[in-house]
Amino acid sequence: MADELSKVYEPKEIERLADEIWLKGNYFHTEPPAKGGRKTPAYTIMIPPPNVTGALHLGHAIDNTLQDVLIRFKRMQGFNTLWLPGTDHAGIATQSVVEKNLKGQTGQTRHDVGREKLVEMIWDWKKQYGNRILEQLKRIGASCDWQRTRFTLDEICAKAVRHTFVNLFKKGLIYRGKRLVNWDVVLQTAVADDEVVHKTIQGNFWYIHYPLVDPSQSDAAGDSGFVTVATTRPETMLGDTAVAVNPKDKRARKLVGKKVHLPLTGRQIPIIADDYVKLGEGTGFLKVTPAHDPNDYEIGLRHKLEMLNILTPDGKINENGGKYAGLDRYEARKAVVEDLKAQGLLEKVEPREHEVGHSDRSGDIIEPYLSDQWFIKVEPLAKRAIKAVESGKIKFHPERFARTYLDWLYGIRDWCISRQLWWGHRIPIWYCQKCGHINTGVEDPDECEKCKSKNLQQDPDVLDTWFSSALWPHSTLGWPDETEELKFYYPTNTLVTGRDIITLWVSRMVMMGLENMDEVPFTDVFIHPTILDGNGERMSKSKGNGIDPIDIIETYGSDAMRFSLCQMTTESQDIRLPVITDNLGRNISDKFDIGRNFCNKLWNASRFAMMNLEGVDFDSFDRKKMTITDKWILSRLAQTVKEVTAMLDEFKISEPLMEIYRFFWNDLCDWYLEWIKPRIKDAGQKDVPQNVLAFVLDMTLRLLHPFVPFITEGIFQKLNEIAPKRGLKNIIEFKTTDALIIADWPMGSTHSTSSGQAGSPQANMDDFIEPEIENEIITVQGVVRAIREIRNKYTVPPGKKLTATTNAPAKIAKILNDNADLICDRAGLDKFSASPKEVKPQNAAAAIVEQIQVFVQGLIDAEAERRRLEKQKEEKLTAVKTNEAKLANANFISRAKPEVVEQTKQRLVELKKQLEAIEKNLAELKN
RNA sequence: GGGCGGUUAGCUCAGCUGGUUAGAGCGCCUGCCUUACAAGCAGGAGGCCACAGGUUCGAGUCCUGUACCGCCCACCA
Repeated sequence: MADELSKVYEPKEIERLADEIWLKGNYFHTEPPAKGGRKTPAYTIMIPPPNVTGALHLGHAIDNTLQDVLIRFKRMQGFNTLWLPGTDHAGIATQSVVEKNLKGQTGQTRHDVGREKLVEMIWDWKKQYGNRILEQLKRIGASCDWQRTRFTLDEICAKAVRHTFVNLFKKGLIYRGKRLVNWDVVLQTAVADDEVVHKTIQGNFWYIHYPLVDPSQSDAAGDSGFVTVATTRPETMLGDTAVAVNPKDKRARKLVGKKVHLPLTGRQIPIIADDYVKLGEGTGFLKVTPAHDPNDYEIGLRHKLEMLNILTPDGKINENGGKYAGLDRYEARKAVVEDLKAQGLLEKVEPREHEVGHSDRSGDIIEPYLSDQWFIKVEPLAKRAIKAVESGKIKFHPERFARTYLDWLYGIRDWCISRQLWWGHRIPIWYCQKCGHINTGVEDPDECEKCKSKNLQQDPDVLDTWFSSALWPHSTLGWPDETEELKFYYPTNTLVTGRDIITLWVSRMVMMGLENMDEVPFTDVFIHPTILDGNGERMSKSKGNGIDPIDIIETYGSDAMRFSLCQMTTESQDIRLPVITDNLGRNISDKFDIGRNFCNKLWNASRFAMMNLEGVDFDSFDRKKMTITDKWILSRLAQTVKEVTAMLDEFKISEPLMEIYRFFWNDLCDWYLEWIKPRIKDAGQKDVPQNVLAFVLDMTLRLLHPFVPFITEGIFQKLNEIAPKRGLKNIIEFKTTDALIIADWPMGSTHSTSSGQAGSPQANMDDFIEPEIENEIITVQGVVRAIREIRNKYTVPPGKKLTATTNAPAKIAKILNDNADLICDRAGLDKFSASPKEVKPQNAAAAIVEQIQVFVQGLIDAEAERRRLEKQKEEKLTAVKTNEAKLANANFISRAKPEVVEQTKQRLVELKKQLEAIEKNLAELKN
């Protein structure tokens, strides 16, 4: 790198440089103390493992940026920080992608290639694309311990899965049963309730007649000789095994116990009474299809009805469907309707909107389907998970999301964990082909534990992906082995994720963590907002409104993206990001301008510093030579450090960042840097401002590093070259580090054991805080602004020096006189003075700043002046009226807090004085 | 059907325990290429804080209701 920072901020160059430094120092890697790691407390985050074949999207970008902010913050605070990265095999998602691919390329299905071959193909796919997302994460600056990267199908995780399964099975918490499950006929597997999305679709309501077997007793049915049922899925009638009616229905008494002919099948089915059937709903008669409807299933159980399955796994009618066998379910629907019509049994068809479950993965309509599945009896696990949150052991941020978690756990139902897929953790169950015994074990058994037969067959199913995800916080650290890592890093500290997987994942990790480790997996759950497009819609590829974070990094830089994302991370639940298309056809958003502009400003302010820190001498610093501006900027810095640290500890992201932004831009750049320009160029005066500048910049870089790591690291490196020794002699001394990433946080750590170590700023920054000085500078700035406004209104050329006088109470006049040079410098004056006796000179423009009247001489444009004063008068008048009204209210005087009343009185006196002054000036104008 | 958010400047959002004249960034207007920065500097305009009630001396802030927008959960034929 050249000696001087390049004139233009180039994100790519600095990203490369910082990466190189971090890689060389291996700063992301960490070890537990027993293995030679740092003997400081642990701070651990487990990455929510992204889908192995996925690509980075903005959701990942924000999620991982926030994790990185926390990790870098804690690392600088001296914690032994582990951020463990990894990916999820995402069973159903990955397999369906590969299957789709196969179909597209060769037209084959998985059954054509067979299990072994398909799994091999998926592994190939995984090898090809598996680490893509991790590589992309590196570009956003994720400081993960890449040496500890895990994959949910790694042996270390697989071992944990087998142990968990076996333990739960032996405890009786895992069972197998024939149940009605959500069946995806495309992927031919069961899916969990939460993998089903309900969509409203336009369908029909078909009214069908079921003739009574004994028409002579049909008076209750209106002498019609039949009952009418209504359904949205007419083909399911092939599986009907009863017709139900509410026992309170008038028709029930006569009909219950009778039978009807089930059309098209030749079967006769009973009419039964069941409370589930609602009075006045539909026709009052409900066709009961226990094998293909969850409610009917319950009714079937209650009445011990036959469960007649009429579907094949791929969604065709099976042999139970008689002549319809072999037809696809929707072809069958048509045929059934046609046949019913032909037989005069179709009463009518009504269009009807209704909710239909669709597979989250294949998008196809889910069929309730009766099959053998494995389940976890979750209630006992859920109880502990509920307690963990209710007792405060685990905290949600923001708190309201605990509601989502608890509501779900309170209403939890058994979890179907088996999937009829080939990609995933195989269920560790072996059926003895000889005696039928069910064997389980963490290793493949050689023989049946009961009859010793060697003829065992493993269950063909795999486990739901969330089963292994649920173990993530402890399986990745080596459980069930008692590794040093597990001992030291578990329980982890913070889980950072979006609210969409609170139930799917967060709750299950808590249940499994408590079950296996007897300890919660993390203590804090940080839920961040979801990013939506400008219309408030979720971003997705199919809608074309998605933004690729890599495009943003290319366009604005990684730091700029991170800055903007952090800036948007407030406690709200959504972030709207209006999408625009650039001239390269990429989706971007000008919301990222703020980050880019900020980085550019930081870059240039640093350039200014570098240009003026040449030869800075730490030992030359003399605190007695500090001016008010030096003290002021240190006070502002200290205040910022304090607030930022506190807010980060509360999982606030936007607020602290904007606090630093204001400090850096508005205080440091707008005022301090300008004020020291003359001093810093003067050999006799430069020592103090140079040291203060180097110190303040250093601290600012530390504060900013978690948010914008690349640029701050790059500048820090340069600062190390030009000002190797930084601090304020005899006040604050510290050793600089080779890299900012491991530099100490300005306030040290909130954790006692890590404060006071070598290299720490050792700063009780609070000592710098001086409110009187801050007020003094605010007064000075106010006067400067008033004069600038006059200059603007009168379009005074920038170079032209003016003269100003002020009338102010003695105390304030003294402050102003003491700082006359600062005011002259920033307001473009050659002369400035203040006094309580000062009166407005002839031909002067006037302004009011609180208790101060400012007169700028030699300017007179009566009309312009009148307009300015009139506007000021208006403002004051409104304020006076408001305050007068308050004080005129007897209740205000008697009930408001005395100090508020006093404040209001004072305020009114001030305002009236100001108003008087303005009116006086106005009167003078008229003369 | 149940639960949870949101509604503040043209746009995207802050506004924590109620108390001076409601803030920021972008956009807009005026003037500046002032040797750190035009991705910038200085100044400015712009708001019955969704609506209706209520509590209070005082409400953007607390309570109730209404309207729209969004999310999550839910087995209704």
